[in-house]
Amino acid sequence: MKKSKKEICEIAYVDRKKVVSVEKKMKDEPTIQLLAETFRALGDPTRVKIIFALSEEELCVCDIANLLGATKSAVSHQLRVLRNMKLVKYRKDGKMAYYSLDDVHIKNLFDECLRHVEEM
Amino acid sequence: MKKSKKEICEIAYVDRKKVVSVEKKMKDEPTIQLLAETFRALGDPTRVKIIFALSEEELCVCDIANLLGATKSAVSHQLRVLRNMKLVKYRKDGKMAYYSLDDVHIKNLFDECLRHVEEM
DNA sequence: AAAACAATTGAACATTTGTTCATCTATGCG
DNA sequence: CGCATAGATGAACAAATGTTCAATTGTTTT
Repeated sequence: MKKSKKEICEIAYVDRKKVVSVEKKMKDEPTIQLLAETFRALGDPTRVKIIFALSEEELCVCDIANLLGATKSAVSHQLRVLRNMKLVKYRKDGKMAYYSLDDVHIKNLFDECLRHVEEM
Repeated sequence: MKKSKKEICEIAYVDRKKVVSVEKKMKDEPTIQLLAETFRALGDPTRVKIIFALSEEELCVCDIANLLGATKSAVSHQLRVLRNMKLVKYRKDGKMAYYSLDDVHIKNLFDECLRHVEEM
């Protein structure tokens, strides 16, 4: 062991100051988990299509299913994932459920990702 | 079959005009796939931490591993996922590889998601 | 040249995920 | 009422995912 290198878990620090500095700023574990869960909720082609569709129109489960060529059951399952992460909201009208994006961040998030993808 | 309802795949359209309208605007399949893959790449706690860390400092694999308390192998695998989606880039300096965020969209994307999560 | 080290990679394994199928609730209509 | 429809949900199964372990590449140092 010598100089600024120090063994921990069999791995040596290369720049300990930078590591400690980032460590201090690191978000807490629950926030990290929520971020990961939110991104994961968006990380499926079916759900991406749903998000895009809802950014254009408020739609019922039935019409989303038609749009995607998927079953109502599959769509309902996916909507629950999106609902859990507060990415979409819905209003009930009789036996219908009309879904839309939960807030403006979702569209921004989606558009920013689209910009990144289009530059690839 | 009657009025505006039409049976396709055993599902009826509720508002055919809205569905057709969204259908026209829908992004093509490759774009949808890229969007989903990009979000999925961000959808893991370890990778979220890596992205956050790299938004603060340029770091080598070793220091990232220390920061996260993970093995270099695990980090290297995750970095490949992020690299594949052009979320991070790296420069080689001798036997070290220094990673950083690929472009400004990544930080924006991350911050926008953080704002959403903090409002939950 | 040999040893040490940063990083990458492939195989293997347990865990998670998305869809299908069947079932269930609740609302609307004849 | 009786039945069809919109939607939600649980179980089940195949497919994808993240980590560990072992081995490899390429660079630096002695």
